[in-house]
Amino acid sequence: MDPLEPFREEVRIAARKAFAQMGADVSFEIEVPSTGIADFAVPCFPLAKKLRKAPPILAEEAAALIPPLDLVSKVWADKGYLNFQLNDSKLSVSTLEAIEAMKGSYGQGDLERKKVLLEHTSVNPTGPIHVGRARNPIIGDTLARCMRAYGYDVTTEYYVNDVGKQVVMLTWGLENIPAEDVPEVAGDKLDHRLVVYYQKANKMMESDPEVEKQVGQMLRRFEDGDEEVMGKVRKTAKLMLDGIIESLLSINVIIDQFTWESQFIKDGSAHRVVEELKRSEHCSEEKGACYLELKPFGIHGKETRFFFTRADGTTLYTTRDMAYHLDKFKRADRMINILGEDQKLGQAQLAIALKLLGQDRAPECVFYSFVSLPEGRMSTRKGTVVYLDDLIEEAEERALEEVRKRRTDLSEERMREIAKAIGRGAVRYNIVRVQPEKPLVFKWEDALNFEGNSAPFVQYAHARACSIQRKAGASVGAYDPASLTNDYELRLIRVLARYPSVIREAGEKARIQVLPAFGHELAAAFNQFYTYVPVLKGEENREARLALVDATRIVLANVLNTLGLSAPEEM
RNA sequence: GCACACGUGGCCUAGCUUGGAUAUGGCAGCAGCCUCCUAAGCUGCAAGUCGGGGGUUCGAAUCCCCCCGUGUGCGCCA
Repeated sequence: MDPLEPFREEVRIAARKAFAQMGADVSFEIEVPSTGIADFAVPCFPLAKKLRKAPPILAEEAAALIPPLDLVSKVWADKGYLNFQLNDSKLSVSTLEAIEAMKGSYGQGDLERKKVLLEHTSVNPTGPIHVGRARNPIIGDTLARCMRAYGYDVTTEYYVNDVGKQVVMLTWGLENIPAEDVPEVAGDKLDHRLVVYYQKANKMMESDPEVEKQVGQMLRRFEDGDEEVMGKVRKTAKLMLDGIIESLLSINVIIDQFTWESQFIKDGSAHRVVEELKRSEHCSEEKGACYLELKPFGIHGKETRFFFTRADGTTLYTTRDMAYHLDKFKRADRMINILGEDQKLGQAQLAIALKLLGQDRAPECVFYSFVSLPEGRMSTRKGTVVYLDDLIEEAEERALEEVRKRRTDLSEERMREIAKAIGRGAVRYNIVRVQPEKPLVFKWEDALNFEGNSAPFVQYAHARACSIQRKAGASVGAYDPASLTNDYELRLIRVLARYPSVIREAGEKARIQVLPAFGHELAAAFNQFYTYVPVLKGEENREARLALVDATRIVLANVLNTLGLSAPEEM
């Protein structure tokens, strides 16, 4: 239920009629002017060519042809635009009614419940998740929430890489490196305790040929399907994964299911992919290794061949990824992958190969740029990383300091709870507010920003609304939405009315960055209202204003929830 | 070398898909606002060659071409 829809429809019909009378039966856009000069605007520029008149004149003519409307209070022409101002009280009624009726599901669109499989995170289980990688689960989980808010049936999935050199090396390290050769680690989180073995094994590989030989042998046994080695590797991967899952949970990211890469070797599906690709006319081989020549498909670079087997006939990562995607196709209507920008070529190759396998579908990808540190890029191997766990801890500590500054009346436990909500929220918010494809340089002061365009700003507005309601006591009685007539009230209502459009854009077009922007706008509009319009202390309109506070609280909570942030009732 | 992405006030960022009205916010800076629903707030000021140059168009931050800078990729790795 979109409260703006009837208004948009009336504007559309009125403009179409007017244009028809002028002899221009053309299609046109209905915009929301960025300048805030009107509620809706129809640019008359497209008519100019057909009618051979200047747009400002056409806009004047059209404005004169539009009769008084039911939902629109004012129609006027300005600089080639046909502008519409909506009827305030009708808009208030439509908006507040929609919110009170739908509550937590306000924003939902009406679409059939399509099944969406959204793969995100999927980081190698060789170390704790660091803030560079953390962009992935935060984008993925937020998109999943936006799509659910819009009405999709979303399942999130983590593809666990338990195959290959990296995990084998980690496993070798755990078995062969004595504890005293590895730096001491604070805390008892397993991923942090284990990663030092991975780093040490990496260093030893570089300098010691014997180590390289041993790891190589282990890898060979693994590829030959040695049950013992495969079991061990899977076990270490699982240990690491549990640590990663715990970290994700701390930023409120919950993954619905896990698919293990080794599965596609065991069940033979990766092999079936190989057999089928071999039949392709684009397939050739070099010393027994099979590849597809992808130059005709627009792949550029030093190497345009796409290998899908080794010389010994074993499968490669990408081959298994194809088997994985064929499996995904059976399970969902829409597939979305959240991936680092380093995966772009791989995904292009995957899409072509899937086509050659006779598939007419391909996953939709959201690529994000890497997060770097001011001094350069992060690497688990080199140990130049900021771990997500450390960032969360620091964020919560800083938040706790801030809470202590402001509140002396709360119990220690309550303060910690609030600090958790704020710290974790700030981390998520500061990542989703920027477009995925923009490069991000990690700076502590940005990541822990608690003012202005930040999670606490939105959460604070929510806490203020709750506070008013707590003090008001009894629930809202009878009220007349039409009595909300001052600028602050009307501005706030106009923002509330836009929420369903924002969810549509975020959920359907995967443009999640519009949601934090909307949250900030809504919180700002409410803060102004809060500053200038007394609710409890004002004698007039108490009930209607309380209803507006309630509606705002509901929408702020929806925004926060959809961003994966908690909505504290006090701060 | 080739391909893809990014470049918007000191810093971060919206707008680019679908060209249109004075380019959106925030941080930092300056000046104000707490006897009044939590000042993580509010108000005002200052700050911009939209990387550079061409082109298309009545009109370009937005589309096209060239160039510059940054990032990423071009493994019988995952």
